[in-house]
Amino acid sequence: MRTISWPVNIGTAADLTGISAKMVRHYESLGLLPRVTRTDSGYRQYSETDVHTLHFIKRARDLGFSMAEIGELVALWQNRRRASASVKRIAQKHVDELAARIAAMQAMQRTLGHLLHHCHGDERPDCPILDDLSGRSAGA
Amino acid sequence: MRTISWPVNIGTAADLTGISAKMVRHYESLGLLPRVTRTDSGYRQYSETDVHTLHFIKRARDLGFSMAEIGELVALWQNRRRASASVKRIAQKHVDELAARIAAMQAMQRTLGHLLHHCHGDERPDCPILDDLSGRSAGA
DNA sequence: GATTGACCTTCCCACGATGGCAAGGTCCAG
DNA sequence: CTGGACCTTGCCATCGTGGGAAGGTCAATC
Repeated sequence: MRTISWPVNIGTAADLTGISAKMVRHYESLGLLPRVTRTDSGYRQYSETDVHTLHFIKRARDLGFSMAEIGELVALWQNRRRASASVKRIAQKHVDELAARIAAMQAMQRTLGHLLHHCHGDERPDCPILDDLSGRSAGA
Repeated sequence: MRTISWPVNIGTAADLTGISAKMVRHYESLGLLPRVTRTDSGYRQYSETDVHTLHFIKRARDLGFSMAEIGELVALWQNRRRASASVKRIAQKHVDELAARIAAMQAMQRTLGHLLHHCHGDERPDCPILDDLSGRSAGA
């Protein structure tokens, strides 16, 4: 727990948030970070508030939100007049998309599970997996 | 059930397989299709065998295999000396990756589900979703 | 004061799978 | 012979991330 002298350079901001410096710059170019002050020589300077915003972005990425969604979420976060309904709508849409993608992947998983179960997995060439892909009996 | 005169142009092959012509060319550039004969004027000509291979690729894509994996699967499919163990290994690895991705997405889904449950979703600004992203109490 | 190494800057390229568009050639039916 | 549908190649975009080059800055050590 060492004291940090603010503001910090991009490398420190990256280390503090677990985001690569590369991505920090990228997020800035996308407009997710409100402002970035610079030193005379052009180095970016991150305040505690900036690092807090980066933490917010990191957490939202970890929850699977897209960059566009995170842009909206950051804007709402910083808007004291926001309606929680706006936030909820974004999150609900994301959860719905997650559910759809999970369902699609589970369907693949089920089919592949059946096929794997029936494949000997030995030295012989016979293979129900290839048979399925080849078109004989579209798998369960 | 109309009779088709073989070989066919890329558009017909695309229609027959549900793959876009663009992707058919792309798969060829990746080496997934063994050979492609051409007319004197340069048009690609697809035999029934070629279309069968495209069907195989389509089915494998639908099951979520990567292009690289599909390349291996096609090669095994066309190799009568293959060991089914080779096929099974590829499929098992893919299922494992699917399982990992599904688990990760389900974790997001659970966290977001909790947060959504606690968000009023009305005109007021208070929002446990933003609170979580903001760093207060890392979500369940 | 100078050198050195760690850090910063911008810019371009790559992935994986797909789509779009543009400029040009081909083929067939009317 | 003309028009429209088809084909060709090539480049650019997506989305989020990483790699690397070429160059500028800073602080510490000699």
